[in-house]
Amino acid sequence: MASKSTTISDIAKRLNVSTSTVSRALNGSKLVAEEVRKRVVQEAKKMGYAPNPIAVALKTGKTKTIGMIVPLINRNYFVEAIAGVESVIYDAGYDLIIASSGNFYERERKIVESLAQGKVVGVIAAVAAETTDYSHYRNLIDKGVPIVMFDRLMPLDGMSSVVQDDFQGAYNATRHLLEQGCRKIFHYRGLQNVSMWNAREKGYRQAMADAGITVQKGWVHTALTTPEEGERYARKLLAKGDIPDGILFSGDFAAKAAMEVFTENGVRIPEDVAIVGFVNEPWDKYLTPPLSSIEQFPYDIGKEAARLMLRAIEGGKPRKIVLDTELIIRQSSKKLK
Amino acid sequence: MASKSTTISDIAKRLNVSTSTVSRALNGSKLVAEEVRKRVVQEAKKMGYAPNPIAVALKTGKTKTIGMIVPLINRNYFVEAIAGVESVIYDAGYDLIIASSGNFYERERKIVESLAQGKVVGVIAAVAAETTDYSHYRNLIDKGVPIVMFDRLMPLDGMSSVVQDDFQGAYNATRHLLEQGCRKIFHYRGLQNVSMWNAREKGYRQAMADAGITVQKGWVHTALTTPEEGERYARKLLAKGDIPDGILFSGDFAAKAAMEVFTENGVRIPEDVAIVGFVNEPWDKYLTPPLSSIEQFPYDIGKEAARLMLRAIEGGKPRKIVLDTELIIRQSSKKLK
DNA sequence: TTGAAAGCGCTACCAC
DNA sequence: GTGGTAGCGCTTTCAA
Repeated sequence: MASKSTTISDIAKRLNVSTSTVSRALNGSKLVAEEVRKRVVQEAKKMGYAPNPIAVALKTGKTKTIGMIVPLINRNYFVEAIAGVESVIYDAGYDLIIASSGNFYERERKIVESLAQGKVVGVIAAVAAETTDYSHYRNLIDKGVPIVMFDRLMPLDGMSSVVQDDFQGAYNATRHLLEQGCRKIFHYRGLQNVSMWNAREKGYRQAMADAGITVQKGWVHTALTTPEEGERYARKLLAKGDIPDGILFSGDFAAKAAMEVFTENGVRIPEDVAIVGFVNEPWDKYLTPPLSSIEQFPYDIGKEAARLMLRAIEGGKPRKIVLDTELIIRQSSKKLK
Repeated sequence: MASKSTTISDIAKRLNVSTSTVSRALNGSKLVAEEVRKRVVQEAKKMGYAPNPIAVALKTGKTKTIGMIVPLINRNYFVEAIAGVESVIYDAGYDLIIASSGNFYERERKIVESLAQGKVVGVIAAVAAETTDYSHYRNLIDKGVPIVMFDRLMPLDGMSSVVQDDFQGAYNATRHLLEQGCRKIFHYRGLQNVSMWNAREKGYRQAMADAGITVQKGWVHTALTTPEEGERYARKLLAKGDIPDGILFSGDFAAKAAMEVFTENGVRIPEDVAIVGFVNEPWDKYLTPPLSSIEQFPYDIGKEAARLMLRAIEGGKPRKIVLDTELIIRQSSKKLK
């Protein structure tokens, strides 16, 4: 057990050269005789040498590890984003340390602090919903650790970001509802302090305004986008007898729960109320009726985030990317045949 | 940018003590005067000192990082397992490096080799479907890096493992089908060289045998558990006019696809053929009809795996854990009212 | 109870 | 082109 691995000095001894020479040879430095280089490389291979990344990291101050922080690990959106990041950085020889904040500020802070201790060369993150104080991220930047934000932005300079175009997504979805003949369209937005809810509400309002419809008081509802809150919302509308002819939900979990309540109570979807969700969860297509939603291409977002990270590690300037979303139209919003 | 962080020697200088003393004080060694300890700790806090994990790792040969290898990152089962692992090791102060093999042997080998270079103190893994040569894992063990397998086992000694009880799961599911009155029950098993398919087939056969039913040639079908293969399977049965009254699928993706084909072709579920899947994917309940399946509690599996890992890192003996599954009965298999 | 010093494995500077 | 050596930040003998 615990057999020691070969080091450059093992190789150096065998070949009667210095460790410097071995190091240079292995790193493709020009300052080694071709003949020596060959012998070193060959011997290294023979001895099964592999560089110790820890030692390299300590010496150079740079690891080959990137950190990624997501609010929730078991949400399709984040899983896809992780997969996207992985697909890019893996080829570049990096590892991925993943941590989830559970949407808690305190946990996020601890994670960032832990990563800040030289463990990673960069951090890709979607901020926790709870977070309003960004100094932990600020510290990272000050330490020279580049950050790439995705999904949720932070009001902080000096970092790259890649997000879906929430405004455009909500705008298109609302337009679609209008085209289906809906006039009284409600919007269910997220509660937490996250930039995207605002962008979506703006998109909704803009589309309504462009259609010459005034969004009245009470048309926009603010709550967590959980199934529980979605259910409660539907019950509330039912109780008030105030059913709109269209609703744009800022999340599919809430939309799904509301749909169930409506159906149970004889409110037909989409005939009575057309519904569009957000995120395009994998199960949307299996709902009854299948739920229209806005696809955000999280895998692509992850890939772009990773590319920006690689770029930042190379010393590139921060950059902001906004990706288009796509409205997936299914039964739940199709009033017109 | 890139402000240097405080080191123990910074603290040592300020306090006019040696780095040894600082190190001891910070690590709670008994060999420091209480008064000195206090001053050191206080100064460390004041200077915002945080130990450099890289340096510690190089010195001690131990990181505070655990590696986790999954075949696919965007499968609910593995995502839940990851979440389970994370929930345990995080509290113990460990980080998680995650890598996915894509079910490819070559990629898995590279990942393991990369992790083997001292980056992690242990590896939690579910083997790639393609893998039949386990020497890369063998190397890890030889290096003293403990391994905990989950989901899929390896014919290798010296490692811990935690798996669901596939035999019992398949047995119960088959019993359930029998109780619904099914007699001609087919089994669709996975193709790849993975232990669990065998266990499931055995469970199926045992239940059939216990019911005094002979599993005839052609009743067990072997294929990848993908939607495409599931669809092809259903079409094949349809073409032969050989529809059984029950099918136990070893995966929900194949089951779902087959169900769609059956429904399109007028074969009623569960009246004509009762169907049970495996894994209990999150969307099972939304299918038409909702799909019965076997829940494997991947989150718990992840937690157990993490506990075994922590145990192994402490030098504990390897241990094998088998967790019960639970049959979730939905419409797709309910012939009896 | 404390300090000096070695050394984990590697890179890079300086000298030859 | 090559070797010697310092040192990254830390832990841990060994002496005092």
